[in-house]
Amino acid sequence: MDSDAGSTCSRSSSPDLVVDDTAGSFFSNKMFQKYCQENRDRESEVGQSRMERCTAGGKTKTRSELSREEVQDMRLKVNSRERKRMHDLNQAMDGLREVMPYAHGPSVRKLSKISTLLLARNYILMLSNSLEEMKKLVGDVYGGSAAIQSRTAPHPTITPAATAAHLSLHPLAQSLHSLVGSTPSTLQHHSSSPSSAPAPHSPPSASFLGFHAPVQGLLKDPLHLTSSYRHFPGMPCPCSLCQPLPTTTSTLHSLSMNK
DNA sequence: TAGGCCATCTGGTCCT
DNA sequence: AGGACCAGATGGCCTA
Repeated sequence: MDSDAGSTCSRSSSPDLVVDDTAGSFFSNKMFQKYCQENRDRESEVGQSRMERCTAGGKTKTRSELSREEVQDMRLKVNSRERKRMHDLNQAMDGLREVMPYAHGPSVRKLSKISTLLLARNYILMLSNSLEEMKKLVGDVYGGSAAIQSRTAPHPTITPAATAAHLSLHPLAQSLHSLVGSTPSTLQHHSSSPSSAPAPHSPPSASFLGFHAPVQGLLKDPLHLTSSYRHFPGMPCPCSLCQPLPTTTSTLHSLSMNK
């Protein structure tokens, strides 16, 4: 069962599991049934081999002293908590997916967890890079213009027209202009014909996520690669066609997610 | 059918 | 003591 089961998830796992978190119990779980069966089978030996102390019903007992019902009840509580914890984690993951520059929709398979994390990392690095470039650009525009005007006029003034003219000369400004000046519909670039659109269930290639994996079919067809990305007005596009990834992000293969 | 991805269970460890 | 966190195991679903 996914955190968004029944709504956006393209797949439903554990269909035989009905969770009732409020009651802290679940029913019809095959694994649980199996567990119960096994638990019954080796009830006696479990009590002998495991003498860990635990509590049930507010009274401290060794596990061997717990009744089968108490052990099951305890196990159910722990399982329920763990399930809730994982659901919360998945909710957070969904929240992250929502803000990622990636196509959303019922017909689009959602990013896997690992892809979401890698894409998020890439995206953050790219935004940081863009911010730095933007700062440089602003510095160039105002600093440069001020220097020029200070030589020609006692009271330098920067007109919008002059700024625009200066901006138009800057290579980065051109790409920025194309981004800011675009509408969401036009930003949905590469929204090519259905024939060139990717399969609705195609996840992003590992290459886009920063892996140095062998180039597969997706990379052979740029349209195929980029058409599934949502482009936001005023935001740099992370897709490989619009903007190459920062050099620091091109080595994601070395990314380690150590604790 | 193999492999990827996922949910769930479970026991261990750490923290409050 | 109880809960959170973690990682390993397991089994189901889906796709190439």
